[in-house]
Amino acid sequence: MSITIKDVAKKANVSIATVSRILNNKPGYSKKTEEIVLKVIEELGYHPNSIARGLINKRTHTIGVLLPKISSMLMNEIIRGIEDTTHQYGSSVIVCHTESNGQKTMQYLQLLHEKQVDGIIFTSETLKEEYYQFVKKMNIPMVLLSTESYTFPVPFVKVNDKHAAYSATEYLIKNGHKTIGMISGKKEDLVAGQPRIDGFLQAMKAYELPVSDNHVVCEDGFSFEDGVSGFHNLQKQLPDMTAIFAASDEIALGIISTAYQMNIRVPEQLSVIGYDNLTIAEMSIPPLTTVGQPLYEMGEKATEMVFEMFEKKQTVESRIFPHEIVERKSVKNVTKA
Amino acid sequence: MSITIKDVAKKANVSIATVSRILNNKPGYSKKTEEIVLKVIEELGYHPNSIARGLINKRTHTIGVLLPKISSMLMNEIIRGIEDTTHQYGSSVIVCHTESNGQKTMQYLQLLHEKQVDGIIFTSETLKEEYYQFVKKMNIPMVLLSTESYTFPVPFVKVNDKHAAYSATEYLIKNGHKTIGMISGKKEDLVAGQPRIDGFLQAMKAYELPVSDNHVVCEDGFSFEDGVSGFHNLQKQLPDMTAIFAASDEIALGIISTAYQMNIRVPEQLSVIGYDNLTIAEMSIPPLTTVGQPLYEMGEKATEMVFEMFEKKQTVESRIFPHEIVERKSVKNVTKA
DNA sequence: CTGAAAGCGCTAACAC
DNA sequence: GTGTTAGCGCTTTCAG
Repeated sequence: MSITIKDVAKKANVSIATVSRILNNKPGYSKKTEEIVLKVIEELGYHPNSIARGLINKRTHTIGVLLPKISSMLMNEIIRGIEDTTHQYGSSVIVCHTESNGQKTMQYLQLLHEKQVDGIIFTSETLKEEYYQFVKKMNIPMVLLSTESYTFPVPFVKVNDKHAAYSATEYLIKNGHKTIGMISGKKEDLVAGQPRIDGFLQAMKAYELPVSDNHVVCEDGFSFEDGVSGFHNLQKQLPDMTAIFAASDEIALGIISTAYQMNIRVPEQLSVIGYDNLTIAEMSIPPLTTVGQPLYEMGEKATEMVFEMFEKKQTVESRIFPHEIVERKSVKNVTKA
Repeated sequence: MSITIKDVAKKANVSIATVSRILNNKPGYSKKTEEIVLKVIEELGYHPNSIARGLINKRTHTIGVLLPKISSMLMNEIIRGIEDTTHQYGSSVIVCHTESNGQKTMQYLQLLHEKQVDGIIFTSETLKEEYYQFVKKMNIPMVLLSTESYTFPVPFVKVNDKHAAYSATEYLIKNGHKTIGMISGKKEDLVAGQPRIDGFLQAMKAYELPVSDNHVVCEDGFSFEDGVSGFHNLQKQLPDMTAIFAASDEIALGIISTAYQMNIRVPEQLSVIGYDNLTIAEMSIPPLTTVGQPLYEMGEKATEMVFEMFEKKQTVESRIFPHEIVERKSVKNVTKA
């Protein structure tokens, strides 16, 4: 069928071992034979078969990335960071979007095992016991990205969500707001749910501002629609608020869009701060002030960690990345000068 | 190291051939041995090694997808369609984003060859001769997605861009607009550039509306920023226009955002129609009327085509998908009743 | 029904 | 420096 190392060996009048050596830069051949072989390779258009290689080396130069919903715009930057870096390591990535479905996730894990991937990046979702045990048996490195596990010893890279939420709230407070509401996504979300609420609450208390259950409303998720319904709910509970902290940019856009329809002007009458710093944050009207995470870099680092663990056969430390407040136009300063 | 078919065979007191047969449902074993073997597999937690399989079968159950920029939100839906479908076929996808860089693309092609992928989906970019020749030598199926080639016989799936642009323009015209401008992306883009301009021009002529060079401005790309600068340019050339056809949703958002800053109200004073129907189209203010493509389905179909070609060892026909006008709120009807 | 053995394309001892 | 050979984990003849 396809042309193999044997064909090259034959045509170059050397053994396949020699060809292999030249291909892999292992010592044991003369400059002259190298030239000949290289020429033959060129002529024949030979390309090594990495499947055969993988079988021997126990290394496939492939990693698997599990994502909940690829549609979430958040994932774009993360994947880019992962893919670029993986490519620099001479490897490639198999993407698996699990839709946050346990069964599907296990299927993918199975697949990745059979494909003998060198490592796994597990993204933005809770690491269930079942998953952990499976990967542990696979005996390959795994790192958590934009999520973390409190029960299993798996290194992660993420931002400190509670801290970031604190900063966002504090930003609102420092801009003079006193009655501040929050629209959260799914409360049960161990990473993006409660921690962000806690950060919000803590900031309010630190600045001795009133908070009650009425100040935060939890929706089903972090989408535009959740922002729409969340805003309606929050308005009933906290009609005199002047600012809202949204647990995601999509929620923030839902708020802005709904406010617009209700003739509430942002930021003149209502300030909004988001979370994520998606591309759309700068395309909204007004451009959205939000909490930014270095997503690309985080993807990059997670990838590096996987490869490092693969090489060293041991775990590495987790990384907490810094967040930042990206100031745009959706928050008004209301301090009385 | 890991547990292999041999271990299973030994523990079950059968030959590896028998285990293999059971694993692959090939005739030649009794119900009884099957039971035993299955039980041993369970106990040992055995998983077949698809690398070894691929070496023999010349089939890796992996396809490669080449994308220009994964960041473009357009890609999300497409990838989802591809990945979901690929998974249903029991295969997985390796994503490669080429950044539209020829050298990088060749590198990836090389990689995909070495990894012995079963097929390739080439997305949203011009298929250069070099690429075509390489894949031809690889002798695996390839299909073009959201692009097409006029010079090489590669099946494609896309929308008719010229036709879609015609529809969009016609929609504006039927809503009573007469002075209509267009902001195009890179004119040289063989797929999303000139064809859309042609569609625009043709519609204007069909309805006997005036058009000149002043009516269309070409930017460097299809981004938000291109929309911003494009709008400024177009305004100078065609100050009395009442509607704009934008060659992408991002361009449309750039227009809307700039118009907002200039106190031009959309759609009251200026109507805008986009192209792509991205998620953000419904999150903008006002929600964007745009040309929709069934991206998910297109990804799905392209994938099916690759597998069909792989099975049948022959090419398949191309598919033109229907587009639609997604009516939202950014176009105003200005017909005098 | 079942096993022995060859071999997929390549690497890694081990000889010469 | 270079060739020979034994596998990597699996499928697939071919005997029995």
